[in-house]
Amino acid sequence: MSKPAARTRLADAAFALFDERGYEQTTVDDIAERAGVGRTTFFRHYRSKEDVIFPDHDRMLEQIQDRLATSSHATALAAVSDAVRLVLLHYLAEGDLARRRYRLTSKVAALRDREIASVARYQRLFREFIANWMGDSTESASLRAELMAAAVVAAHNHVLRRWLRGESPDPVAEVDEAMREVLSLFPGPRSPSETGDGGTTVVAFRTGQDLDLLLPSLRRLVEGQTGQ
Amino acid sequence: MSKPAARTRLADAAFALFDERGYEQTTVDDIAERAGVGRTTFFRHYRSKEDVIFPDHDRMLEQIQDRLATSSHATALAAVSDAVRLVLLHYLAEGDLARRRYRLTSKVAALRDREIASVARYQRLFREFIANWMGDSTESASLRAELMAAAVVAAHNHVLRRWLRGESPDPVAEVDEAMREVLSLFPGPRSPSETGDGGTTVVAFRTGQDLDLLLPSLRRLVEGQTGQ
DNA sequence: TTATGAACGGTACTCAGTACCATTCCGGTG
DNA sequence: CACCGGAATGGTACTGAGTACCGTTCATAA
Repeated sequence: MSKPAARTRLADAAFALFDERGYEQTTVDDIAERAGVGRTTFFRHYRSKEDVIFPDHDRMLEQIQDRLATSSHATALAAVSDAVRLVLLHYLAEGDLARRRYRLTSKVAALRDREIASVARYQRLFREFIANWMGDSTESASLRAELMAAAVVAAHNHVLRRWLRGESPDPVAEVDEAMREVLSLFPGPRSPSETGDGGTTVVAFRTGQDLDLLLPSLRRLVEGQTGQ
Repeated sequence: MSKPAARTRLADAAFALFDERGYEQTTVDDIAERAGVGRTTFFRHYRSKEDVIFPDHDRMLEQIQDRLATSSHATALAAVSDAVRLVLLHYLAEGDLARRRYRLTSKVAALRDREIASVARYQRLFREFIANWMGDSTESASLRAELMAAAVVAAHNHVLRRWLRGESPDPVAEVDEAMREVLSLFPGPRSPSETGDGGTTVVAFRTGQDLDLLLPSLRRLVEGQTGQ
């Protein structure tokens, strides 16, 4: 008699039943029964019915936290981009499982909300990391941290969803490209080595944009992100 | 005997009990009892226990949808910024109620998740509106829509949270400023009226930034948002 | 007055999640 | 081998949210 750890059997049974009858139409009793274990055992392995579908978000969050804590990047945004890359890789490693979960979350509002809440925790982590990194506790720096975290997470979600829908043959390349896009939105401060005469660039262009709209961007380009 | 619509009494009773004993320690029976109505009546007025705290997110969402549908703005981002301003005003109109809710959501994970899920619905609405507006269904346009929606929502949340914590004396001015910041992140396309010779501007500046990082921004500035 | 429909209250049910207790299984120790 | 101790398991019973259904009350209009 093989005993694939009960935990595995529970997850298999759960996904199978969710596919057959739908999430709400499946009770925990059903899952336990099909897995051939008692109801109590189910709740020993998974804190809740939803947890069968999102088993390792907690572990992932810690992993990301560690990665950020030990990261050595030139900018906060680079560190966070690197960390969010880890999240994507985790999903990719799950392969088909991630896609089955996606199909479920697309249909069941409760699961979608749960997923969103998890992502929000990443975003919060990023925001705090960036704000902390910048040191600067002014209101505008804080807003900037918020915008950066939101952008990184949005870019990640964008690529992830594309992959989950089977629209992205190479999500890793896409996420890297998307992160470049994000980085380009937030011109960083000039590093000390760049403040010499060597780093000078002159650009001339023409635009119909309102000057008021353009000013903040230009100010940051010239003064660095602590400006304003 | 005054009968303030029962619904109001239920909400009052709920908030009072949540403050006294905490959210989880309060049952729906408790709320109904204090409001002087039956348990059934509670669920007639509010779909769930959480709903007492977030009574009109649904209505708000529709209101925003209407606003977007009938909006006449030069750019999608301007329309969305205007719409999200409505959300902020709604919170401000709630006054102290919004602050009590914030205190609750700060403590109770389930409520925080619920709030986050609501905000995500706004973001989704914005993303679809922007993507639709742009027409352009390329991958990079889609990513851009995602980033814009995320930025607008993040900026709104930032100002809202500041106000909820009592850190913002003039949130309306702050949200306008924050939206300008967001707009400045995403240089828009030049409108037809601006393509004439009259709108020409020449800017020269010096930067230590890597050229690769700068290029996408510049390209968009020159070619408009459909570029890439 | 009666008719009608909306709001209400009560009962009974399902199901998620918790608490507790008894049992079994398994490896180590005497 | 007999015994022990812990870990995994299963069962029972409970709380509380949410649903379904039914009978009653109450206001208003005819």
